[in-house]
This record gives sequence, structure tokens and C-alpha cells, in this order.
Amino acid sequence: MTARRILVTAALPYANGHIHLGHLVEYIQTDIWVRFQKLRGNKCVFVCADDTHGTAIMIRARQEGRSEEAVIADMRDAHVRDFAGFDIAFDNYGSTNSPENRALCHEIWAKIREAGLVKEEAVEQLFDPKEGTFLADRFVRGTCPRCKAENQPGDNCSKCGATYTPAELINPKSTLSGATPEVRSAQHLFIELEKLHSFLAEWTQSGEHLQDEVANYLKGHFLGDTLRNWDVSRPAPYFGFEIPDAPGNYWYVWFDAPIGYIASTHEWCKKHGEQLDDWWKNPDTEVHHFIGKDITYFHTLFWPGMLKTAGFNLPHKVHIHGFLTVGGEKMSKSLGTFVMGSTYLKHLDPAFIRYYYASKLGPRLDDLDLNLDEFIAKVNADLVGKVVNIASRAAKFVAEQTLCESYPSDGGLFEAAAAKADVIADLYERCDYNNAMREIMLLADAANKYVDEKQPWVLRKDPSKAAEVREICSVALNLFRQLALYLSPVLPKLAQQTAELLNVPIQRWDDVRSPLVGTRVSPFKHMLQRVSVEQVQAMTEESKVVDPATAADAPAAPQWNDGPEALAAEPLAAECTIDDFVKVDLRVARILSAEDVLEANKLLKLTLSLGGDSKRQVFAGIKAAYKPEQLVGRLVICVANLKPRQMKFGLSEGMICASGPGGKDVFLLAPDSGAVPGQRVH
RNA sequence: GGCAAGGUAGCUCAGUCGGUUAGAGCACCGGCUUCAUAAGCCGGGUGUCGCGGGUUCGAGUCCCGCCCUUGCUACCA
Repeated sequence: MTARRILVTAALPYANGHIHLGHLVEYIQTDIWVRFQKLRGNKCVFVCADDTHGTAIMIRARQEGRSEEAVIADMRDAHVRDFAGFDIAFDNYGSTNSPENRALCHEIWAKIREAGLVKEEAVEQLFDPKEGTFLADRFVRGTCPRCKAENQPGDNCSKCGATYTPAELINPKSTLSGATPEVRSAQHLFIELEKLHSFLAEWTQSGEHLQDEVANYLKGHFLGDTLRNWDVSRPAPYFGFEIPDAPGNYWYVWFDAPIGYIASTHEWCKKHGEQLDDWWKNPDTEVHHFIGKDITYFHTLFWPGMLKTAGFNLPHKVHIHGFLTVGGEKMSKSLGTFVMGSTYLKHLDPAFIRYYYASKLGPRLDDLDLNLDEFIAKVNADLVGKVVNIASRAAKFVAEQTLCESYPSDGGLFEAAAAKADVIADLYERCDYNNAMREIMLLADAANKYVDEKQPWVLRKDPSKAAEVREICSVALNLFRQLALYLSPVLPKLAQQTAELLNVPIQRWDDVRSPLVGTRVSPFKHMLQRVSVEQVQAMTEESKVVDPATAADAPAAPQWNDGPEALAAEPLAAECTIDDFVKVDLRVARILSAEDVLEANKLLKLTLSLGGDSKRQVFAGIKAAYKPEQLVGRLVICVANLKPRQMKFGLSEGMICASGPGGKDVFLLAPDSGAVPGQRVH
């Protein structure tokens, strides 16, 4: 078999945040694949870099009162440190803000220009006059033009789901300065992707480069229609590279970010006397990208389009993975499940999460759930209880001795495990790590069973059986070494410790087929510590970010002393069905005005708004409990489909909901913040 | 709304071309063992395969309809 030349990339982490456990799914997945390829004897290079450009970095630098370069330098140091802590071994870790990247952007841009794919168009965008910068949608907030919800993002309403442009927002504000933005027009450069439509349709649908789900997604979402032009420029000020033939304009961060893959490869080539063209312009080289599903279209449409136009290798494969959930939910800062890599490393061994992710990762883009109880159980049971246990229970009987000079008869166990080499290799190759781990654990079970049946600890008491004990341990340690080898892409440290124990390094996949004989066995040292619940809890505790708003309200030690009186005073009504309940249409309403009804003892006259022009007049018996001026503007819950009732003082068109016995003890219901008038209560 | 992927044991999931009595790991229960980091070995499964139809000698699997979950839905990063 000739060695393949393989270039591997993981997505470039953005220089605006630290590495967390979600990021690590990808870097661990990729690192395992790279270590596997290297073990197989392929020439494999793993490059990555920090993604450094864009508005977010520029804003952050301004807020921190320092240069963008200083911001990205610090973050790069932190990223490199975190990756090293998780045993992620890049061959080169670069930066998109590098001279190599700038030169490649120039080269690729020139080719795209040459191909006639660039078009100039005016774009209207909101501009922050105070900061002197154009505003991306997410830097604008205002009132939703449809439902009037306040403080909504610039592109869509989180309350009613309406989509709009930031310019349509009512009362828009810049989140940078608080200033009211103005609409300004600027010339932008676009890449006419549609001109590459037939190429992209063919490339994405060939079945060779993408997972089926991804190909279907692209077909359904993009390729069935005209591809829109891609806006690749941003007017100054912008932190990035200035476009040489369009002064005052900069490449949008997503233009230069993937080019960073090539730039990082170039840095590596310079350090190792290699030619960049061998890696990016030679069809014999396989380029593999590992990314998350959130950035699919950048890597499967724009990027192949750029590469094709500029004459670079197209990706051999884009491997796309899902998101990380913790305990079945999105990572949460308040629950402590948004765990930074550096926090994890303070409490736990990187081997644990590497193995756990491997045991859950498959070739598809399913989301991956980190269940912390399962994490503890799996790591302790599989790694400590099964795998390391084999070495632990065999090594001490032969410590400072040598393994047998010829491999003893073992009932075919070693052969059987060696025969799995191709199956397991294939599973690694296809990124089907969970099935690979399953296969490997079956081998561990067989090895433990062997030791159990042979009972070396019994034979050991009989000095005449010393040779037999040595044979049994030679077998057990060789079976263990096979496991360590199969696991070495996932657990590089274990492979190294195994090499130290048996005094022979683990270097090649095919070593799994030849047993060690005659080599010295070092004294056994623990290879992995068990995980405890306390360690995991300490990690999540440290990750909890307390929301200052809720923290202030939260009682230090809540003492609930709720008595039975309220329920006793008004027993439960007869059971009703959900059908009965939905007959009552409860709505959120805002009190627009409230006035005292002088002639009445208990009534206030309220005008409620259900949003828009929908208003109701309601008489509420709350005069003893609320003053009119306390009520104006607040949200309440009203019965909106109650039959109107003519009262002495006017028509009452509903009720507002309140609890309490009456008189001064009346307590209005109010929705949590975020509710808007007109919403139904379910 | 549209598209995609899912819904199988308490939990996490496998289940090939439609084919015997639907499986594995974890958890749990019982027994054995006591070399090993409270590790190991053996045994233990009463599942409306989301719901309802259909095709078929036979459906977890194929077809139709419905329910539910998650994700995505370019000029955000």
C-alpha cells in the first residue's frame, strides 16, 4: 500500500472567545482521525489557525482600548494552550492575520476577478455615526415592526418570528454606542456564485465529497434555485485585509478565513522544506475539512467555488458533525454546562473526554450529547475497569522480568484481535468512532475473561508453575498492548505509557499483528485515575455564571412556609378537560390607562391594549388594592373572549386575572418579562 | 411555512436485501471470584418498534396519512 498524502483541517476558531467543550468535539474528532492516519503510515498534515478578522474583533479592541493585534495575540496564546492541554497535535497553528494569508487572498482574488465573477453593487446598511462604522445586523436592536416587541435583534423578531432588515426596525439603536443609526449606501463587491452553479451542483451531488444529508440539504436549499451573489467586501473601518483593487474596502472575514487553511499549510511548508503546490495543487493530495454543521454552506458552496476558480485542490471530503448538548440541552452558562476547555483541564484528564466523545461520535451529523453521569460511568467502566485493568492485573506478576521468548499459545485470542485490524481501521477511516470503540471494548472483554479463567494469582502460589504464570502474563500484556494500539489515536498518552511499561514504542498500526517477545516489563504504574462525581461537580460549579439580575433577587436560603389556608378557603373546582380550558381565551394585555370610578366602591376603569389597535375597556374590582397610577403601563392577563357585560358605569369587555380573597388582598397576575400584549396564555 | 434528520428496553443506541423468538452497552437483580484502581467472570429482557391505514405468505424495515422532537432556512459570526 502506498502512503497517501493527506491534508487535514479543523475549522478555525474565532479569536473572540475561548475554547469550550462544544468546540472540542470537532478538534478531538479531527485529531483522532489525523493520529490514525499517521499511525497507518500515511503522510498526514494537520493545520489550523485562529480566525482573526471582522467587526467583532474590531469592536472588542475598541472596548478594551487596545489594538486588534493585541487582542488576537492574547487569544491565540490561550487557544494554543487549551488545544495542547487536550492533546490536540496540530502540525501548524497559524493566524488569518498573517502575511502568507494576505498573499494568498491577493492571488485567489485576482483569479476570481479574472474569471469575471466579481460584480459591484450598492448596499444600504445602517451606519453608527458615533462610532463611525457600518453595523452588522446583530449590532442593531429596536422595536419589531410587526409585533412591536422592544429590544429585538436587527434581522428577526424573537417574539413573533418576523424577519426584516435592520432599517425596518422602529426606533433602532446601535448596540455599540446607543446612537440612532442612519441608513447609508456603500458600494460592495459580490461574487456571482450562480456562474458556478453547474460545477457546484455536480461537485456536491457526486456522492464522494459530502455526507448524503448534506448533499440533500444543499440540493433542496440552494441548488434548486438561482444562487445569490455573495457579498465579500466591507467598507472601512473593518479589521481585515484591504482589497487591492478596491481601496477603502476590506474582504469580509468569511472570504479570508478558509484561505487561512492554505496559509497555515504554507507556514508549515516553509518550516519543513515542502512545496505548497504539492499540498494544494496536486490532485494526488487529499484535502479533508472537518467542520460543524453551522458553517456548512461556506465550506460546500463558497469555498469549493473559490478553490475551483483559483486552481487549487478541491476538498476530497468535508466531514460535518453536529452540535454538543449537555444533559440533552444546549450548553447553559447558568447550569454550569457551558464549560471552557481550561476549566475542564483544571479538574479532569483530557483522556476522559477524548474517549467519551470517541464513544459517541459517528459519521453523521447527529448532535452529540454529553451526559455527565454516563461520562463518569463510561470512563470508569471502560477505560479503568476494562482496559487498564488488564495491565494492572497482569504486570505485577512479571515486573522486572521479560516476556516469553516466543509467544505462548493463547487459544487464538491474539490472532483474533489482530484480525480485527482492518475492520477497526475502516471504522476510524469512516469516522465511525463509536463502533470502533465498541469493537475494541469487545476485545478488552475477551482479554479479561482470559485472565479470569487462567487465574495466575492461584498458580503463582506454586513455585513450579512460574513459567506458566509468565506465559499467561505475556499473553495478557500483549492483548493489552493491542488495545492500547487500537486506542492510541484516541488516547495518545495511554499508548506512551504502554510503551514505557513494555519498553517498546507503539509506532505503526501493523504492530498489532506481531506480539512482543522477550522484552523487559517495567513496574506497573497507574495509567489513569478514576473520575469521581465530585470532580465533575467541581467543574460545573466553576462554570456556573450567575446572572446578576437573578442573583440579587434570589433569597440566600429560601424557607417555604406555605400553609394550607388558601386552598381550604376555596376548595378546588370540579375537574375540567383541556377542551373546557381552551374555551377561555386568556391574553397578555397592557394597561394603557386606569381611572377611578368615583361612584363605585370597588371598581377601576381600565383601558387594555392587546397590541396594535385592539383595545378593551374593562371594569376591575381592585380599587382597594391598586392606585390607578400604579397600573398604567404594566402587563396583565385578561380574559379576552368573555361576553361583554353592561354595567352601571359602562360596558365591561373582559376581566383581568388576579388572586386573593379580595379587598386589599388582591394580586394581579403578570407575565414574566418578554411577554407582549396579544399573546395567548396556554 | 418549507426542507432535513430522528421517534426501538428505565437511559444511550444498533437493527444489512422485508424473513426464525427484535438486539448491545449502561443501570438494576442474583451467583462466582478476590490478582487487579470497590476492578473481573457467569446468569437474568413481560419492548403497544410514535399513531393509524395499506402492500405482502411475512413489516421495526416498503408505501400513504397523521402526531411529536431536533436542526436548518444565504446579504449574522
